[in-house]
Amino acid sequence: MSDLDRFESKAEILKAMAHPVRLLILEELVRNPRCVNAIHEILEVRQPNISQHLTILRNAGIVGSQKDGTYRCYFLVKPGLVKAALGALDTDWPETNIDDVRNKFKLALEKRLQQDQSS
Amino acid sequence: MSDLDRFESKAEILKAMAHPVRLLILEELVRNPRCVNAIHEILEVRQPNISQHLTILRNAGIVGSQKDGTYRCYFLVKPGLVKAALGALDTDWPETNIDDVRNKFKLALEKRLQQDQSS
DNA sequence: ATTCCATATTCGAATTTTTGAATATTCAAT
DNA sequence: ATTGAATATTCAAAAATTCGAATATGGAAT
Repeated sequence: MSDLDRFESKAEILKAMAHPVRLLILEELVRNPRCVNAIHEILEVRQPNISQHLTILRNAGIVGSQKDGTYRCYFLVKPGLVKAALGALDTDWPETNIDDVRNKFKLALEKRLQQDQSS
Repeated sequence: MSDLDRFESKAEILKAMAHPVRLLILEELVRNPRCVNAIHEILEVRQPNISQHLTILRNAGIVGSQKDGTYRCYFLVKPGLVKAALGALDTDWPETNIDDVRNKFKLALEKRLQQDQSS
């Protein structure tokens, strides 16, 4: 079997990003560090809930924070990662043409049959 | 308030990818289209469960499938999207230096205070 | 000291996700 | 028509997520 473990931490990162509120927070943090209040204003979501989402992002290592008086500012730990992910989601990717893969299907199936025989 | 709706579908895509088994499936499909059995062999996960995960990926529009006899081959609908996402997760991104953002924090906070006064 | 403001935590209920077990479907071959 | 192989679906239980409500913390200002 292959190593599922290798994907555990990656899945954690994706899971942490996979929420509309958190995506909006991340999009905001791509532009600038923000304190909770600033996020609160643009988000029509209650403050405790925003803190909860920020905690999820922090636990996943996606954001960090820094205190300044009574404010706490959040920032992206790896801006490149978040930009790449948001960019990928924003891109209008070309779709696979089913006819193009039909041949690959055939090859893949034939290879499987050969392997079955030899084992 | 900003449009959370804009992120609903993006969150759905990320959520569908955010599972170790499904990430492993996707990594496999990046290389080649695969039928369920081939995935099953490399995955130490029961076949019905694999079908369930494939259904989740299909419902999210991430994979498509094509029948060939009793086999069903799965493929990536938008290979670029999956490659970009997996690539982003594999990349060793540089981390933000906290000192570099401190100044931005100050500016962001000051801007907030000005806005508060003017409103 | 007290009050206020920004933020965090806790708790609980509702919802969703995950996965095994059992079963169903579908096609091919005999 | 029956059987067998590949895949899908259904159901239920356990686990995890989500979010509101209430409350707590911590620093600033009075």
